Amino acid sequence: MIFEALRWLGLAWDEGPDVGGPYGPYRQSERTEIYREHANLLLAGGAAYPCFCTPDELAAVRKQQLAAKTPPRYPGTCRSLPPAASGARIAAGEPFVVRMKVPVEGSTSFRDELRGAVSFENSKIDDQVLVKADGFPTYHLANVVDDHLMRITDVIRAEEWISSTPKHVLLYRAFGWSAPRFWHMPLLRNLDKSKISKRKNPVSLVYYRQAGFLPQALLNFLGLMGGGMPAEINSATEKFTLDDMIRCFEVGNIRLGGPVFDLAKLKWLNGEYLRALSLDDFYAALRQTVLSDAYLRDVAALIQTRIETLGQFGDLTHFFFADDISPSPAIYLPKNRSLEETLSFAGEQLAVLEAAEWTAADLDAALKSLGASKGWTVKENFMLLRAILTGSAMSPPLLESMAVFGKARTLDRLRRFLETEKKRRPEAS
RNA sequence: GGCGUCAUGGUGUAAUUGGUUAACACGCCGCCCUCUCAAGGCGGAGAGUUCGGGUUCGAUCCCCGAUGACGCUACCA
Repeated sequence: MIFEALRWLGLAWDEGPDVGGPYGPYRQSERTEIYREHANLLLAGGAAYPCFCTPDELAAVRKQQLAAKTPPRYPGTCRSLPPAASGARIAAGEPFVVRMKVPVEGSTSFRDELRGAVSFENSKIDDQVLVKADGFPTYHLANVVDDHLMRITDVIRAEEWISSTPKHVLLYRAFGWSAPRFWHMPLLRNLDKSKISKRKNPVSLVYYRQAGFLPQALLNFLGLMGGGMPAEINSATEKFTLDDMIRCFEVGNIRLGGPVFDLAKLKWLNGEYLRALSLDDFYAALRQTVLSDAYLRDVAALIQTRIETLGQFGDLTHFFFADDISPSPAIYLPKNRSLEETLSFAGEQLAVLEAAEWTAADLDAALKSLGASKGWTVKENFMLLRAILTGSAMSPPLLESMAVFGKARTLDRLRRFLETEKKRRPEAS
């Protein structure tokens, strides 16, 4: 799915699980043996140690530390277990994780290519788990091993990784490898400046494609947000293509402040691209997305049994083609339910749907079990969701409609509904 | 709480690596066009650059401190 989304944007890559390459396998699950060997190397060299503490024990310790207002840290219980003792426990089949043995003294520093030297005191770095009890590596081990073996020269990732980088540097050192260059990019933000999240913004590329954004518009917008384009393009015309980005991108032009993801501006930009299309191209774009044969056929299948004239098609299906529904309480509020409990229940529907497998059967099971546990009848439950999603009490079968409409857009519609109602009644949130 | 990063209108960015009435775009408001709504054209409100100290003839820009925001603080990534 992620590959498909990136391809849609017009982005390609030289190596990967799908295209192959000289440094495979590229799938983490196919590299467990490699990670295990490297973990053993660390264990043998004394840079890591087996830890037998159970998750429960650790949770208890953490709770205490938090209560005492001390930083939550691994207490070091297994750090200096004699090799013979831990060897015996492993032999006895006791489950264990592998932790890295971070030096107690000194500090670890690295150069972030965008900000310069960054330094952390070793005493502030926790003994990170490298291999989980199930034998799978954590990101920390996997990324270092993979990047070295795959000859990665530059690690470009989000700012949230800065705090973990010293651990990675320490790992490179323990292996005797030289570390790559690190570039930490600023984080995209929600309107409230927090790290961008799906609760507050549609973040999946699939959503943007289904909602009818053009890939070149989205790419342009992301380029604007990410920075790196020269000022005369970035802030003067503000419009550029992938080719322009390849040609003009300059790391020196990257701004370090975390930009707010401004959906309104994306929409404007997308409109600009849409209007610039020839009518033929515009029509083609419609037919490829919101009016594709496949989509239209799926929608048609849902209303065939309840239609009398073809002219009613639009009346019966408008919600499949609308961007915003936002029904009023008069439509969505069940009899004998308060606004507050209804909105709260809708919020739980959202949570359940987020986790659901997107098939009618799974949706059915998930929604019904939620309704049962909260004392909502199936009718109330489904009618509420129907109102939110279709803006009406009458619609084609709910679950099938949701399946056709798609997960990304359904969730977005629900989130926007909650957002709108919350704003309307701030005290009910 | 600890550690780290960042800081120009509501949002995204500019401002010849110290000298501008602090610019542009989105958004917002108004006017024009027009059967409506958009688009388009024109205009407007909105920041004195988070705050306080320096350095300097002069700081958005350099230095120090404070504050704020964000991130990390998992057998997540």
